[in-house]
Amino acid sequence: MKKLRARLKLWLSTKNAEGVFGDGKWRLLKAIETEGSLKAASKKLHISYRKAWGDLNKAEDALNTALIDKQRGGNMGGRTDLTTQGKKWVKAYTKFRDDIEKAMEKAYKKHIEELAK
Amino acid sequence: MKKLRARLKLWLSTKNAEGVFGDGKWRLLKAIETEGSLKAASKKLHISYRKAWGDLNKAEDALNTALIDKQRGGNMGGRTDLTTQGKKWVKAYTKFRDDIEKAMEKAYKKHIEELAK
DNA sequence: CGCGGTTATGCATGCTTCGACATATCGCAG
DNA sequence: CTGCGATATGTCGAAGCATGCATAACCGCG
Repeated sequence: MKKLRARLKLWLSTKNAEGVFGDGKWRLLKAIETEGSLKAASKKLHISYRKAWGDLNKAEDALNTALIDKQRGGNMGGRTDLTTQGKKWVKAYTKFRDDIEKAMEKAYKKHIEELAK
Repeated sequence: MKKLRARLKLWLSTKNAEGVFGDGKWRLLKAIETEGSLKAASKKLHISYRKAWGDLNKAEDALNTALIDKQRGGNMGGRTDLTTQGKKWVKAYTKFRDDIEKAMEKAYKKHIEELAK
């Protein structure tokens, strides 16, 4: 038995929609924040523009909130950045995720590590 | 924005294998423990026998440990139950998962709840 | 007004996963 | 030695999801 690593995937869901918001969208929003465009963000995360775009739509639709502010055409062809609301979500989710990840590390050491000697 | 629910998926991985052990296998082992057979366990979890069997093989292979003790033929056609090692894993993983789930609830209340008003 | 670079969107193809089937094997009971 | 019921495995097809391609629409700039 070799060294194991604990991993997790988090997401939020409503009654009717499953993947409302989660790790993927969180990463995507962060990337948009630093990159300034959806295209650049998707490239950075190695996912297709097609998927990134679709995911965002789904998230905004499900949360019923504008997370990003998009504009096409113009100086550099277009741009995308986060709304105030979007930034709030990124911040909140970052803390949320951090807390859980820490708890996971601790729980791993406490319960699993010895077994996987 | 309606009431959200935080959800998570946990698993352990090694350098080469991804889904070594996780929620699915954990549930499966628990079911085997109470049901006494792989067939009954898979039915209880609403997954195909084919998948259950394949998953177990993968887990034992990756962990390089016998988790279950299987026997075919015989009185009732066969049976399956957990090895000592398997029981240990179930117990440990249960605690592991509980800890994290609690942390998740707490973190949700702390960071997300207000946003998803 | 045409160019460039981005957002916007449908569609067809491909890949991965899972389930449904189809057998084969095993060992006790009668 | 035959039947029953569970384990053991390969295989083919359906479903879900992501990628890639093809096209539009948009708009500041030279």
